[in-house]
Amino acid sequence: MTKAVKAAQRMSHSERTERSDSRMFEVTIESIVEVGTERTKLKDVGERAGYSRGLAGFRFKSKEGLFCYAIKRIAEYWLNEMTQATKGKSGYDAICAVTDAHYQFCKISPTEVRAFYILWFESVGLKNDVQDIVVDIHKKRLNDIVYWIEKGINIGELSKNIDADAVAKQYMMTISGIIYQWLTDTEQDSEIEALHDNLKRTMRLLLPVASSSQPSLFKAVER
Amino acid sequence: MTKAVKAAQRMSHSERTERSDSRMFEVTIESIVEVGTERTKLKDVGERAGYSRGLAGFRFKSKEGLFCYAIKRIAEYWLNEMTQATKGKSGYDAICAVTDAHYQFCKISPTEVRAFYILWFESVGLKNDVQDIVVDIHKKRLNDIVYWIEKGINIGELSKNIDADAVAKQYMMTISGIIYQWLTDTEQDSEIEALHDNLKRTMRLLLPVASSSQPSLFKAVER
DNA sequence: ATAAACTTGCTTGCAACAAGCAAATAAATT
DNA sequence: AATTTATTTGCTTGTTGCAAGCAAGTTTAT
Repeated sequence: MTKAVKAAQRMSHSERTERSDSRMFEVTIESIVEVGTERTKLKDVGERAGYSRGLAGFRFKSKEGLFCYAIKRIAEYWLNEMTQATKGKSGYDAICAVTDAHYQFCKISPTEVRAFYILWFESVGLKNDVQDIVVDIHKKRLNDIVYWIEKGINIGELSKNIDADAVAKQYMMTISGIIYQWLTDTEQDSEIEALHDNLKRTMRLLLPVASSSQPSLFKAVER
Repeated sequence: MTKAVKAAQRMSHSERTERSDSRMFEVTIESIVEVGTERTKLKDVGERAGYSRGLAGFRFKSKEGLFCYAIKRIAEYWLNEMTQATKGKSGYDAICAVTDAHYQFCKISPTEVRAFYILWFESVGLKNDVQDIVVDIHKKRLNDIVYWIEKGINIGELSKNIDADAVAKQYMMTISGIIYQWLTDTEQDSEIEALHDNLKRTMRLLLPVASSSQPSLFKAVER
């Protein structure tokens, strides 16, 4: 406790909260990855961040509130990364760029990504605010992908036969599948790169170029 | 309370436990689907099943124990369904059969399937027995699919270029992706059929027949 | 009669709430 | 302009309620 408090001796209010927020965020994602959400205690988050047992609860209202904050914070960071990586791109290029960025994110910030997707998967069974946030993020990510594919079709890069919505869904499914592998296959960091590469390869199959006579995957299914 | 107890007036010990087990199982999966695992209380499970507040805890040792029982029970049921559906089949046929069976399972027993996959997804962040069971089930399901594909290759139905392991993983990923859609997209029962159909179509692409000169998805990636 | 199924009382641990203290900022007074 | 006074904000500590877990007791089968 003493260390954080001493260091925070001469700070503005906003600086203080920013500091405690960041510390508690770090502790939270570490704890989620180490022991899971259930065994992550508000008390421990506060104390391990260098504050009192009560701060995490006070600041974030509830455990749920803490997790909402964490997931939003990571999602925001990812949004920036993704926006940069895909700036000005479309079609298959954009898909590859976002896939590479996703892999880099996993590689560089594994704790953030692991915690994010643990909260993500878990939210399915939790009928609460976390689920709402996750569903919202999911929809946005899906929309982005649909947008890139449709743009690729519109500028004449990709075949008109492509069902952008179906392919985008397939992409999202595979991403979550890859992450599931990563989260459960204990410490096989090597494989996740191959899985991302495979995803790009699959997307190449699902996104035939405009001139090609290759059969599109989904044209037989009306939507 | 009275109703169940009265009805159970003259039963053998094994019949009694079987009855209470089944009642509590039903209540559990309903509760998981309705309010999620977190808000599913041992007390409510016991009482809503027609017994005392303590029975669920007594019988299953803990909440975790209850969930382990539930997931095992559903997995066992599914194993039977699947075994029947794929009996004597291999290759693409087996994949289609298991996919159809999976869709039927979703359609006929939505509560069981929903609860099962809620526990499945949630187990990712829960570092406990449930995760171990789920990972085990996952591995078995994956092995089955690999076996069918390899059998299809061995009998000369499917191309030798196919990476059975990679395709099987892709299959599993997509299944979990489909279920994720189903669990979050509130009450869109119609779409799940189309998604299963799409999965079969995708698998047809990933599983070229032996004579075909179609490029295999994964032959470029060494494993 | 004795073992198994089930219930009830009690303990523990954690989240949630509320009241209080200390540090930071704004306003007032000299 | 410097110093005091007021008020807001960050954080801590005491208390309460609820659910899981445990153990001893009661009922039901063999």
